[in-house]
Amino acid sequence: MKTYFHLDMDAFFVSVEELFDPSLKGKPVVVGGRANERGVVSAASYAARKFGVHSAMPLRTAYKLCPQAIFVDGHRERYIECSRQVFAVLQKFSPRVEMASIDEAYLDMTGTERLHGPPLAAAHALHNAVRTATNLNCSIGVASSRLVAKISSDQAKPHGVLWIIPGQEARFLAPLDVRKIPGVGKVTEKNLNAQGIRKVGDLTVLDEKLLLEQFGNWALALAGKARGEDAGAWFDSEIGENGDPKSISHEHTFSVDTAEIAALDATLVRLSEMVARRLRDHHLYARTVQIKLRYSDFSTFTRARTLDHATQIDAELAAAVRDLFHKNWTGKPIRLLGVYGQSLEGSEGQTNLLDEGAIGKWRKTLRAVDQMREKFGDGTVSLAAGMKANLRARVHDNPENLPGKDPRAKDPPEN
DNA sequence: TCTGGGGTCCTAGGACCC
DNA sequence: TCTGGGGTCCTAGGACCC
Repeated sequence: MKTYFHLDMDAFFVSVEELFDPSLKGKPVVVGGRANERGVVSAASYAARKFGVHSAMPLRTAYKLCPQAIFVDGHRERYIECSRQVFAVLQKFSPRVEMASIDEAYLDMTGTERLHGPPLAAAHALHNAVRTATNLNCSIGVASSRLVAKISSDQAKPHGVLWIIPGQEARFLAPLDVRKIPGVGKVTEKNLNAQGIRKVGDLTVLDEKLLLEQFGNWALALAGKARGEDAGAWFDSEIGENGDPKSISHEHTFSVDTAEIAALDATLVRLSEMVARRLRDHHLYARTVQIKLRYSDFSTFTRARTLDHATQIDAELAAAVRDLFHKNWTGKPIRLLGVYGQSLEGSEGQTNLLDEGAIGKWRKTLRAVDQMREKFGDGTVSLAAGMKANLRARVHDNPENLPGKDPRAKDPPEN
């Protein structure tokens, strides 16, 4: 019998912002941007949630529901730092810890009883330890599977601990809305409801074949669980280190839709640079390059190309990206552009059609560029067209933030 | 309701190969 | 030519999560 914990931070982004500005405490707070910006709510305080505000909701809608709310920008660095502190605490409780995202983690607590006591006692100790170390609250679900632990941490919110005693999984799950199951979103919920399935328990009465055909493996496994069977496979994968990323991407939504070629081109180059930069940080190379276009009516298209060799070089990525863009753009105003690196590999592979001398020069240049960015900040160094996007974006977002006289731009090496 | 940005995983069709 | 079946790669789209 296994014992898993799922730990989930309570209103994480909001709580971190409160650490930096205690005056926010208890007030309706919305993290994600200003009330009149294009964007969505990243997190809402419990006080704001009372007005119907929730994450993923457009900021403008949140403002209509709760005009007195305090709207603040997110600070990713702060959340990453707090997440690290939480992780450090978790490691003291089990060697098998996996951060599932910035604010949640799974712990395999199997066989730790001698050290930490029975599951519920250990969970409370962890609860307190996180609070003491970070001044942040969390909720913890304890169960014999990761899936049930995750669902129970959600039921424990806020600031609670909930243990589903082995054997009681079915009784716990049966009365819950199917939407509570991770992986069941709006669409699947609607499809399930259309079949008369509203509660997890309703899944148990359905024919297995139909379940598998219409909803896939997860539904079959869940029906097993909801019947009290210890169906494992899909949600009980081992807890281990999160491996290398499968894709690296950046996208940008313009504050005003644009059909200006110079602005679009510059943005594509800047996004390509950001992707290439992070590929180098991870020592990865992308074999497939993808772009995303979104027009004013929100219609969205992706176009991908697989290269003859994997790359982490700005210019190679940008060349493919711009080509893809100009072959597919209708000419209508654009709302969003995205650049993706996928099919990531540890090296560029065998074939490389560019001559070694030119590649070597690029490498040297990029190393220097990365070092400068490290030193002076990401906005300071950009190659050619990317520069214009940086300037444009800064001027647009904050007119006072005009670039200095010495932007330290680097010219690419000549071929 | 006028809808971000970072991801993962799945499906499905066509090309291509044996 | 009326035409098999499996495996793999590639592309596009979509559901979902935080």
